[in-house]
Amino acid sequence: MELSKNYIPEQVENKWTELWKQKGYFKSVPDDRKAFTVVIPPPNVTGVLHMGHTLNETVQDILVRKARMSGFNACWVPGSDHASIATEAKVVQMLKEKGIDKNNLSREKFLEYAFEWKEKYGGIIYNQIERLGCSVDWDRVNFTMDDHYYQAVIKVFVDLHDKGLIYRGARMINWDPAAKTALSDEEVEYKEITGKLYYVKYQISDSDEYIVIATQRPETIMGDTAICVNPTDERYHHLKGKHAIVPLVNRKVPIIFDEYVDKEFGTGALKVTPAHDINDYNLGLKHNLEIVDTLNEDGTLSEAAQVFVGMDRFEARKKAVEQLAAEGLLYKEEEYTTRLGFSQRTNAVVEPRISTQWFVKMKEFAEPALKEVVEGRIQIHPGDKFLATYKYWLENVKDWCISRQLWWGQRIPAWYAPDGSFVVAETRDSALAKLNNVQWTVDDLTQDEDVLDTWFSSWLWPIEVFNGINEPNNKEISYYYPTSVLVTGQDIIFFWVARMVMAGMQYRNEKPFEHVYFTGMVRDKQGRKMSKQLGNSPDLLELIDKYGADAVRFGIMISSPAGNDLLFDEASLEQGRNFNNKLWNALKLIRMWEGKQSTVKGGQSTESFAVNWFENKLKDAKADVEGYYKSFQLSEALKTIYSLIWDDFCSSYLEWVKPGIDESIDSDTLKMTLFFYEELIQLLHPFMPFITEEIYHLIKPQEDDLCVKQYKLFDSASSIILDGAHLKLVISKIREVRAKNKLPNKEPISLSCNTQLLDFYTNPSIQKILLKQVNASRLKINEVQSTNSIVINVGTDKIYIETEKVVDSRSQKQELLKDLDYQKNFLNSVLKKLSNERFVQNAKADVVELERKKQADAEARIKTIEESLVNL
RNA sequence: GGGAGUUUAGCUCAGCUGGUUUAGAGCAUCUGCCUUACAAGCAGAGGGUCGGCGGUUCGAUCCCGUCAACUCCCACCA
Repeated sequence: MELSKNYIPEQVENKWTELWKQKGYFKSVPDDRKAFTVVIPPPNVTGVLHMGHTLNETVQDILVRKARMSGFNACWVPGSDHASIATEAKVVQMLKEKGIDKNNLSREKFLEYAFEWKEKYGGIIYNQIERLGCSVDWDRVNFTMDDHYYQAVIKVFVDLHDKGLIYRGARMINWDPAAKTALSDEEVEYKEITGKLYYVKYQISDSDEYIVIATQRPETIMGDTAICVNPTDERYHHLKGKHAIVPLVNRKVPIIFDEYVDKEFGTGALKVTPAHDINDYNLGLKHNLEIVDTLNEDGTLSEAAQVFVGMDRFEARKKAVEQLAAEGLLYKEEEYTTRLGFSQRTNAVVEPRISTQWFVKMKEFAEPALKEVVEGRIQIHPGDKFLATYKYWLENVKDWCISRQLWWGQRIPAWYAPDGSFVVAETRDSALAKLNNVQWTVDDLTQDEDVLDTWFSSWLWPIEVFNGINEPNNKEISYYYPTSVLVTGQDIIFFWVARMVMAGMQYRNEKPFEHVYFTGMVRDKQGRKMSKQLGNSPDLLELIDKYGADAVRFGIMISSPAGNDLLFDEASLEQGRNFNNKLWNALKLIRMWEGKQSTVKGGQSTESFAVNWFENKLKDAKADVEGYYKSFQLSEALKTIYSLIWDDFCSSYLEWVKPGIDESIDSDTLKMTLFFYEELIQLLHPFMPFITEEIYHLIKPQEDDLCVKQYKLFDSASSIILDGAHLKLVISKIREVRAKNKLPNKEPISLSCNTQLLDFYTNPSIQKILLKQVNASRLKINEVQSTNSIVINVGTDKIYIETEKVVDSRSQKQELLKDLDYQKNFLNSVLKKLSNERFVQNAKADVVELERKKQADAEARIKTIEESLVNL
């Protein structure tokens, strides 16, 4: 079969995706082998995969493929997350565009739309995962709203409630006025905003005096129920027992004293709005203040505000300022930067609000989750960079608000009786039984309207994908759990990672994973986060179409050390595509040789040096790569393989054994070359699965497929030191001399060197390589040093080159002087060390020995350079 | 206000127990090549007092301190 000039990925990728699937290679069932389990961080069904996912999935696939090739029963579970609030927001928006208002829909009808959405986008995501070459077990796909998963979440809720770990209560929570739902603390993102600080005059009751307070939110004035000052603040001592009049609504409120107030800030006087600020709420509790909730759920002002009713809070702010100014109560305003909370999903400004919600008591969960990590049973990579963050969060964790005023998600299994009492139970029937009241029927019960936070389902992921909540003793969960490694972004360490550990300890009494590998954030070239708004996130499928999946995987992996952010640059994908092409052309070259083999008659092949050298190179590299896998340094592993293939195999080895135009290659060398090539392909396969599988089958007819071919480690690392590096340097130096002196091709070259090197360079195997590599017609190698030769230093050896052509002595002299300068400086630094008595005394013997050798070498080099200069 | 991280060539980054490193790679740049696997290539070159200062050490890109710049996380100061 004729191979194309360049590698064309699309035909190859689709072919292997189908074949791998047909042969069921990625399906896993429990057996006698050790399991290597990975559960995918389920992407949200809100859209498509971005570059961050691409990085995560690629890392997982590399680990899974490597494990599969290393004798493990590899199991990678795919799936997606219903992403309650994010998806609901998208569906509401989609409906709006169709002219449908969510408020006019029944809950059931809305969920129908939501499931339609999920089918559409879940499909896109799964297709992207497949296109990327991910070796997931599609029979195991899970969705967090699947029936069994839904049941598991409900079961856990009821269980935790029964254990007293979930409670319902009125608390100050974060309210998202756009989505009209409560949020957890983690779902609020703080951003720095330049706003205004307004100084407002409150009249002291029965007096002409005013007290001035500073506020950023004048629209909350109507909810004020006190003024607070610090008890040690002498400016306000005389106001003890007095009252102030709240502007705009003329409410008479007490002036209270509390150390909480910072005397230095603003005027030292604080307006207290217990319904709309967490600090004020706490003050309110302490001083028994009235709570006036002036906000509706959509962020407009409520009847309780008395003024600006129905107006949005930001509009009301403007109006309040205007009116205060008109009434002469606005003392002054100044610029002020502060941090404002925004909803992670809707980007709306979050309002603190008192509301009745469901909470998980976190203290009990935190302790065991902390211990698993601190005591090293779960290992975080890279290093302990995230250990401190994890620890701090768990040690200071607050109760988790898990109820959301949404429809898309698992509905809270709380049932309310006509008398207002409620029970928590899995079904309406069991709820009725729990209520134990003969008067009521199931129809008298109403279910809680709210659904659960999406993370309240995600935290069960490593357990429930194996049905471990509903059937805690099933064969699968015992075999696959705990999973081997979790690969995820560091941004969800609290949302997900920590909570999975908590759930794992609670429901399996065992950690959910052995290793956590944190990838960094993928940013654009300017270092900005990839986001839809900026439009700087490239489309994954377009990139795959353009460069091929292997090149995308290569590009994203080559510069992504664990835990560090990576700046995405298409240039690295280009590098990956070029690498594909390099591999492809190596195949073409080797296949060309197959037609013209010869056998070696007695003795050794002239290619034995190249073969032995590369064999050792390969062994060393393979051992290095193995080490990098163990320490999760995947980009280092890839770099090692890349360089081994490009620099050592293609640029050196293949060139060295390449037969001349009319020559043939001996069959032993060809056999070894094919063996090496296959080894390289296998080493690379976890990173670039498609092209390697394709090449594997083009090398020769195979009985198996590469993706399941078992990885062999060489018995021992290299034992013989073969100085290929020396040879490469000599070649490079001669080429340099040729380039600088403009020596024509085929110019005969003579080399002189010392006796020890003579053996090496007169070896026919080496000579053959040299001759070919420096493109000379003749090569003379002798021990005699010509007085008119060019000196080149190769490591500690010196080699003299002579040609028939006259060489420009002036440029040569400059080169020599430059080198002399370098050598003298080098010698000085070495002598400085050696003349230091304490160095000689304290340093290890071999280090001192090395310095002495450096000295001798430098001195010898200086001598020869000086001689050459004299001769010029 | 606390905590963490980063700072090495024009750009992106390696350099994981301090001495074979007066520091490596990829990309970019320059020079020469359409050499019969590959111009998505080949050959060669230039480019860095390893953020500043101080300390520990015989010896520091590496360990410690400090300063500076950038990034991120956490925290209820109106």
